[in-house]
Amino acid sequence: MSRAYTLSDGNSFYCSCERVFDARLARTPVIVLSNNDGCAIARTPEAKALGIRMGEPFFKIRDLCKSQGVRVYSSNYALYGDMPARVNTVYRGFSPRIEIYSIDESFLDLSDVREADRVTLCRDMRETVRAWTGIPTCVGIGATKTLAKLANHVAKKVPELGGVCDLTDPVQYDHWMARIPPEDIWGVGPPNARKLEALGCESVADVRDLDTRAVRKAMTVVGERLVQELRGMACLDLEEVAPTRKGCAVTRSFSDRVENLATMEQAVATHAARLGEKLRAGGLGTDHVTVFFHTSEHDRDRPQRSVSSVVTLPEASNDTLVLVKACLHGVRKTWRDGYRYSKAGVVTTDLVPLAASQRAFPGLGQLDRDHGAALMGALDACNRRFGRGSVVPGSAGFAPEREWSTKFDMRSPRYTTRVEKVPVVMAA
DNA sequence: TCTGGGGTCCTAGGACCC
DNA sequence: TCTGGGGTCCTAGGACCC
Repeated sequence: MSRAYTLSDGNSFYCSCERVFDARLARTPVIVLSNNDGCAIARTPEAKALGIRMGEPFFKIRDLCKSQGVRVYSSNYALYGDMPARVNTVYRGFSPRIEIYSIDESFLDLSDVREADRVTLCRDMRETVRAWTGIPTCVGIGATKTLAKLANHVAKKVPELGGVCDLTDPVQYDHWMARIPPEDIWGVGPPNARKLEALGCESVADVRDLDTRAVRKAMTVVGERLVQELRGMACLDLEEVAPTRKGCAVTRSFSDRVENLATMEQAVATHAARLGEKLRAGGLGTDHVTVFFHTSEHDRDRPQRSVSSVVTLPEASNDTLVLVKACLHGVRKTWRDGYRYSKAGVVTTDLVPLAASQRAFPGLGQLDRDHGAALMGALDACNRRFGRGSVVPGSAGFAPEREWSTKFDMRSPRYTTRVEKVPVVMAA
């Protein structure tokens, strides 16, 4: 039996999450904005039809949205983080071999399903997800992950297919490979699209038929792998176990420019605290953290400044108090007055499992991990129960009144994670 | 006069993804 | 006025070592 992968994803996923809890949004154009209400990052077909592009800055389309009745939402990560778990639970019922690829996309291995039954199974899966979670999806089937991705792309673009496209069917494969442009291939961005064009490719079929040495020369091993995948030779495995993450970052733009040190300290301390939470959730630690902040290139005629500073810890840690102290040191060391800063963040790389990490010598910077872990456990438990930020360190950087913010002016309720926000349904 | 070669590690930058 | 955030992988080139 031949190998087969599927890729399922949620249509206009964030918008669909909003629609699940507000029936008035059906058939209405809806968009969801990025952090700080900056850009459109999810659009329903109705919004796309109005010409709203992916990543378009909101201030450029504000008037259009108003005149066309587009419903606009800030990102509601509590909601968007909760819905995929429900969707994946449904997928697992159809195949135990699953790779959760992104917040709204999962690969399944359907190699054990008879070829003739695959499309039927995928239609059933779509309908079940729709019925149980309210999220509309599309499914692509292919002999490799790259082909499954391509099939998913076709399923989304061609409504007549009913949301499922099967590129393991030779007729479908030949038909679509000749009609899809190279830039729609997973892994081909604008620079590589130009290279493929220069190599004479007008369709995915042309890319598939390239000489592997030529494509390797132009696009390195990445390109060669891609060509093999298009030919049906799998180079990418299903990653059922998510690899441990290698880096972690918390960065935010400010709703208003920041011009004084105390405010910057508040923002960076908050980011550092969040970084600690994320590291603890994975049992990971770091022995160095980078703090950065910079002005905005959109502030023309203003002096520009961009700094980043690496602060080394005596040993790996994920203790919020340790991280905050280190990050504040980084800020103070590099701060300069006279600039209007637009963004700040804390970044770590080279994460290690904390339990197995090298200790410092006692007295030479060794941290009290037991005490710290107990304190952080209590902190995390409080914040899980009462909401993020309910309990913060009393240290520098945490003032009673926040002097900086990120914009979320149009956020919907936390329907799925706050009892008081659960929708009430009346039946007569 | 003749002026090595091969390996590792690290970093910055590019490209891509959602 | 207003332009996101968080990841991964690959390569080239320099530093360093024996």
